[in-house]
Order: sequence, then structure tokens, then C-alpha cells
Amino acid sequence: MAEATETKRGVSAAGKEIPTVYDPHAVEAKWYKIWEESGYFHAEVDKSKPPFSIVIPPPNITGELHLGHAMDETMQDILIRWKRMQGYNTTWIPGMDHAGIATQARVEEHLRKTEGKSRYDLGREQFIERVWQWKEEYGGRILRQLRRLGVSCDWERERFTMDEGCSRAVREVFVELYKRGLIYQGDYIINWCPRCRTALSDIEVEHEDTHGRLWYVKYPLADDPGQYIMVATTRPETMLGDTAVAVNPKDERYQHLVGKKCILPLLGRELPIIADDYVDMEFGTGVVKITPAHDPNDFEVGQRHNLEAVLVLDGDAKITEAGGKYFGMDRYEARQAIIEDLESQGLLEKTEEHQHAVGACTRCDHTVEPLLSKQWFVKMKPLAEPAIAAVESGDTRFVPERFSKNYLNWMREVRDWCISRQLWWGHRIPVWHCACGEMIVAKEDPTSCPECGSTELRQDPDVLDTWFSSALWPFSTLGWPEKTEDLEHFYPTSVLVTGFDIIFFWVARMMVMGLEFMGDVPFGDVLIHGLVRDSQGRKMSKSLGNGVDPIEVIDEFGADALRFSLMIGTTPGNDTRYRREKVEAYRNFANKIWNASRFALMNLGDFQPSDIQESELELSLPDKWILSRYQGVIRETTRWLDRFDLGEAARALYDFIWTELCDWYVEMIKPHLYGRLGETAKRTSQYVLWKVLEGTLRLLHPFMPFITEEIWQHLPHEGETIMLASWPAVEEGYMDQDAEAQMEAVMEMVRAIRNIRGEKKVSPGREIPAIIHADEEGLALLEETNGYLKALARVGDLKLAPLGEAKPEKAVTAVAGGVEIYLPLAGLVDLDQEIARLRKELEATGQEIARAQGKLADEGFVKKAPAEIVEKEREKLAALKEKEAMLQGRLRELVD
RNA sequence: GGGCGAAUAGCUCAGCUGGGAGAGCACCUGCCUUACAAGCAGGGGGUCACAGGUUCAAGUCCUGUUUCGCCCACCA
Repeated sequence: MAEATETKRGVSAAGKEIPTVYDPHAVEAKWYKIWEESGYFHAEVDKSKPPFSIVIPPPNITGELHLGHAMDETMQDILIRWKRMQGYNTTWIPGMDHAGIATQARVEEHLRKTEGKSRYDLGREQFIERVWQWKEEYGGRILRQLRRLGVSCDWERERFTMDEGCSRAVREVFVELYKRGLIYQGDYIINWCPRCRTALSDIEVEHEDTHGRLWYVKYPLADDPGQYIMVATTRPETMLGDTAVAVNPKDERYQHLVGKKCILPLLGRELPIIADDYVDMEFGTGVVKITPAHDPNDFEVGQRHNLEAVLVLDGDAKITEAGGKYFGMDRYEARQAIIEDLESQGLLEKTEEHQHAVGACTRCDHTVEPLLSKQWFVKMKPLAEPAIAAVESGDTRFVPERFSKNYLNWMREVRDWCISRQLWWGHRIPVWHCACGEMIVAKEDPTSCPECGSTELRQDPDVLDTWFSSALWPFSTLGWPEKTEDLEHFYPTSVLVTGFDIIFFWVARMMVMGLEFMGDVPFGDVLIHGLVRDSQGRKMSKSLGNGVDPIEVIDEFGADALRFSLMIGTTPGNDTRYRREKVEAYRNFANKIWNASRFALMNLGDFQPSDIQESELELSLPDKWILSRYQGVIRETTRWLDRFDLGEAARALYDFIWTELCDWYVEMIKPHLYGRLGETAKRTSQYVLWKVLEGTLRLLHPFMPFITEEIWQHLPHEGETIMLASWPAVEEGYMDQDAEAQMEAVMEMVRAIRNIRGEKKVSPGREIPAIIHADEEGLALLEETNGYLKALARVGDLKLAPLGEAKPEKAVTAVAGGVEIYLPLAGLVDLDQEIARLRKELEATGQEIARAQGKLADEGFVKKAPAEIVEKEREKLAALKEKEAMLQGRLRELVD
């Protein structure tokens, strides 16, 4: 018992204490500090190396990071660490986004809860001061969270979308676009959120099918008392702003009324009846009420027909004075009142159930109002053209490719971008007004009016859409508008990693601005990932309360485990579910690596790679095999990374490490390491074990940076950190097809014996005798490898004999790896059972033979399939026939 | 109204250029074998949604259907 306790503590032979359970906490904190303080994350421009740069999608300072960020950041870190090891001049620029509307809302809410005050109580200046305080607090939290994940960001280059440099870039871009005629101010229908009290861009509105109603309202004819024209509307409250009624010019039903007038119920205003193609004859009554101030289509109709636009809803979505007796009512209250009034006047014909899309603010979920308003816009069409061409030509590539279609479809139909927001938190619009009527658009704050010299200037109170500054991120962070060395070297950035949900918000706008101001795309590749959902597949959200804090996961399982679990088993661009058990599984994987490394360290002793020259190595079959497989995993991992398929790269490493390295190689070379096969065998396997483990750690490092560094430091290595070690390169000389085939045969034999042991319930500790009959080749292989077989399958006495020699009467038979295996298990062999077993096996083999023969008998297959495939099939058939012959021979003996 | 994705073991998901389906978890059997019980060995379990087609060969490519999910869209 005392011994067992000792073992659990992991006292090694050398007396070194390394715990058997990997504890990520101390390791992660230690290494992150060292990395950061040593400046490993930072890169100065080094023109002797190819550049590789990434700008982080800046997290909003609204709160804390969630698992989606963890995945996004992990992907970037993997790419950056990998490229850094490959020798690129890498920088990953971190930073945060001021997130105008979202942050303002959060701070207002906080203010209301803690002090019972609104932003108006504080005033603009004081309020903004509070937001900066918020930024310090929450921004700081985000930075700590990022560090816990292990990200190798170039912290010296950290930026904020409202810092001095970004602010300067914003002004520069605004003024330049204005000068180029690509920014304009105008009265148009915009989306207005009455809750946030600001204009929104089109993509900040989420359309949801809601079920509403369609009301049929009679508009009496002005010249024909008693007669009326009937309109159908989903929004009766906006009728207060009607300035016309429209029909389709082809609609014969209403031909005679076009040019006449009708009376707007409730208000009594005279409305012209006009004809416009926009009206769909099939829908409703074929008559549309026209409200130019509150509907985008009606606005256009209004423009075409020179109609007046009457605003009947204000910024709070309450009826304006223009609404007569309804003045001051909320929009829904007014709707109810209007319906009642119409009904009581006999003007409401009928009501139908009706499904239609209602826009909601993406921030607060309140229903937005389309309303006429003076705002600033970016003219998108001319800017979109090069952004379309760049993706069509492949200058920028989406991964997976399908997202380029999304992007292109949107870009081709892009509409002007409303960029002004009636908020306080954000980049103030660089426009000033003078009492003389002059408007000044300038990069620097003007002191006086150039027209009249007045110093009484008033700046536009509005701020810019948050995404305006985000759109400049790939170059503003590199120093633009200065022509910096950074900009020249690191722009365009190499790859952008982000979720599909912000392709329009962000990716598209970066493309536009990058091309317009840098004359080049902002990034070569756009790696798009999906959402991290909860275990039931639901989107994680505050309201559902199903969000998972990455820090809690890291506290429990370690950052490496979280990172790995977010990568493995995911498909690029697809959503993934977060499951605690999955992280647990990769925590176990970390532990597996930890223990395999403990084993290695115990058995490497004072080994140094310099102790042995590669020419002195006497490689055993397992040594050759693992070296060959190691080349395979280098090639595979690199190939997957090249394709940005991080999930498959992770899987390749997992399989190699757990199955091939740990389960087979380490088990097989134990006798070597224990010195039972002599000093050279020991040194050779020490060398191979070290070489493969050390290299594998480098391959794994981008995925699991902490544990790999910790172990690597304990192994003989070159350099001060694994972070800056080189990415393993394939050494063709170690690729060995024969070794792989031979090992496969040995593994098959071991599995066959283990299988029988399991079936016959032979206790695992008990050694059993075995007799193996094999052809010349098989015997040669077994001469060399019988030690492994004995150890791994727990075989004590092993007899080797050529095929055809007399076989033991009472023995369980297996045919595997091209040999006949007989296990004379005393007392466990039942002749009838054995015969049944062999018959079953024979039958299965017969079926496989039939299939192979059928295929080879097919002329089409033999003629058209690649020679390699046909040859493989022939070999398979030959092996199967051999197996069949062996089984038949044995069966005949037993039956006789 | 368009566009996209998903459908594979009980559950969650992989499956690259077409060449006899895999993992993790769960389940069953046996093991504290001196790296690891967060482990080891063995095992059961799948007409790859459905119907056609292309091909010597289809989970993989094409067409259609069904179910679920997402995105875009100014029919009041």
C-alpha cells in the first residue's frame, strides 16, 4: 500500500518527482509571463524574412469574452505560432473596439442601475468620461482573458479604435471621401431605433416574420360623396402622414380615378390619386396609401410624384403635432385609437391576418421605424466595384470558398451606408457649421470660419457608426495615414479570421476602405468560422443564460485543453457545439502527453543527442517505423495547416501521439530502454524517442502552447523557447514503407493474440505459450521481432516453425499478419468451440475473397481503375487466399 | 421569393483530390501490467435521410424529394 502511494506520486527511478497528473495552472501562468517579458511575441520589421501578419477582430469593450472569441483567437494564435516557427516575420496586432452603440447602452444601463441617472443627467462630456472609465475596467478584463488563452499577440502594437491614431485615420478617411464625393449628407428614409434614439444602417436591422394584420380602410372620394377607394395597410397609424394614394397604371379597376382626389380619413386632408408602377395589383386592394416620410418605397414614389413628406412619428416613435388629436400618443397606442375611430366612422371594411417582416434593432431588439431624416451616407456603389473585382480575381480568397458567394451577392446589391449615429460615444463627425451658413469639413478642428471669420462654430453633434473605424483597422493599426515601415512591410495582412456573422458588417467594409485608401486588399485570405453553440445547439446568449465563460473552462481544464477541444472535430465554416465532456477528453490528452513525457524523461536519463551520431544508430523495426510515421505526421499536419483546416491538423496529431507514439512505440521500446538489448539498442531508442517526441511537441505547440513548452524545456533542445524553434521538416530518408508494412503485420499478430486472450478470459498478467508457423519471410520477421510480440501479447514460451510442420492438437488458432498462431491454452480449448470459431472465420474470409475475385473478374475494373488500385486488390486477394488455406488446413485437422 | 448549410454508431461530430466507414463520450468484458485508472487490453453497435443518375467503383460527384437550421429580399 505504501508502495502504491509512492507510485501515484510518481517517484521516478531517478528519484525525480514529477507529478503523474498534469496541472496546467502553474505552468500556464509561468510561461505566459516569460514569453511576454522576453519579447517573443513582438516583431520589429525584418525585411530579410517574409512577413506574416494578422489583425485581431477587436473584441467590443462591452463586456467579457465568450467561447466564440476563444475559438476565433485560438485559430489566429495557431496560425501565428505556426508561421513564426516557419521563420516568417510575424505580427499579430491586438486591440479592442469602442463599439459605439453597444457600449453606450451598457454604460447607460449601468448608470441607471447604480446611480439612477440617465446620460442627460451627466451631460455629454461627463458621460463620455464615464465610458472611458468603463473601457479601462472592461478592456483590462478582456486583455487578461486573452492572455489566459495563451495568445501570442504583439502587445506592443496594441490598439483601440478610438485611440489617437485610429481617430486620425477616421478623420482622414471621412474628409477624403467627402472630397471625392463619396460621402454626402441628405434627407432619406433611414432605420430609426426609438429605444436607442439613433439612426441605424440597413444591416443593423434584423427582419423577422411577425404575424400582424392587414386593415382595409375606405378613403372617401373628394368629388363623389358616398363613394370611396379602399386601401389595405399593415400600419394604419402611418396614415396620418399620407400624402397620396397610388394605384398601378395598368390597373383597369382604378383607371378612372387616377388624377382625382380622395379624403384622408380622420384628418380630412385631400390626397391625390396617382398611378405608379410600384403598386402590385395582386396585393390587397391594389391601392396603396403613400406615406413618404415613413416608408422607403413610399419615399421613392413621393420623389417621383413630388409629394410632400409629413413626419408623423418623432424620435421616440410618438405621434407628432402633424397627427392632430393623436399627438403625443405612442405608435401602438395611436394604431389602436385610429382603428377604433375608423371603425366607429364606418371606414374600416375588414381586417385580415397577415404575415410580414418587421425590422428590429440588432442591439436592443425593439422595432425600428423607417423615417425620414437628415443623415450622412457613404456612396457605396463606386467603392464596391474594386471590392467585388478583388474577390472575383482571387486577390482575396474566402475559406471556405462558399462564403465568397455571400460576400459577392451582398456587395453587388449594396446600398448606401448610413454612417451617422445620434449617440455620444464614438468618433465625432468632423463637420462644423457656422452662423453664416458655411459648412466646414476638416481633418483638424477649425478655429474660425473660412467664409466669415466667425469663431462661433458648432460641430455636428453626431458620431460615426462603429464600423466606420473598424473598416480602417487593417491599416490604421499599422500607422496609416503615415507612410510607416510597418505599413509597407505588413500590409496587406496575411489572413483575417472571423465569424460569418460579420462578413457584411466588417469584412466587406474593410475590403472597400483598404482598396480605396491603400490601393490593395486588406488581407489575402479570409478564414471564416461558425458559431460556438451550447450543448443543445442553441446560440449562446445573455437572455438564455447559456453562455460559457472561457476562463471558467480554463480554470477547470487548462487553456491547452480548451484550445484543442475548440479545434479538433470541427469543419471550417460550420457551427460547433460546446460540450464540457469534450474539453475533458482533451484535458486527458494533455495528461497523456504529460505522462508519456514523464516516461521519456525517466528513461532518457543523462542522454544527450550529441552522445550518438546518426550513423551509429542501429534502428530496430519499431524505431524505423515510428521515424517513418513521424515523417507522415509532419507532412500531414503541415498540409492541413496550409489549407487552414485546423480541425484535421489537430486530429492528425492526436491520433499519432496517442495511438502510434504512446500505445505502440513506447510500449515496444521499453526493453530497449531498460537495457535488455544492449547499449546500442538503448542509445538508439533513446535517440529516436527523443527525436520524435521533441519534434512532435513542436508540431503540437501552436495548438497546445503551454504544455509543449513545459515539456520541451525538460528535454534536450536547441534554443530558448519552443515558440521560436523551427517547424519540423520532412526528412525523406526516414520514410520507410517496408518498416511500416512489417510493423503492421506484427501489430496484427499482437492484436490477434490479445483478442483470443480476451475471448478466453486469460488473466492479463498470465504468460501463455504460443507456436507460430510462418513462411520464410514471416520467420525472418519473427526472428527479429518476437521479443516485442512476447512482451505486448504476454507470450512466455514461443516456438517458431515453418509452415506445414505438425501442429498442436489442443490450441486456439488465429491467422494474422500472414502467419499461423497456435495458443495451446491448457484447459481452455474446447474442440467444438474451436471448430465453430474457425468455420465462422473461414466463412468471413470466403466472403471477402468472393468480393475481391468479383472485382478482379470485372473487366471494367481491371482496365479502367488505376494500376495501383488493381495491384492492391490482387495483393489483398493473395493474402486472403493464403489465410483461407491456413484456416482450411487447420479445420481439416481438427475435424478429422 | 432567392441563396447557403446540415442529415453518418445511443449522443456529439470527423471523413482531403471517388477505390471496402472513423474518433470522443456512452455501453459490455477483463485489468491498479514499474509513464498515465484523466489509464491499459479486448468487444458490441452504422441498408452513411430518401429516390434516381454518372462511373469499373459513390458517404464522397450530378439531379430531384423530405426534414432541420441559417443568410439575403421594399410587395403596402
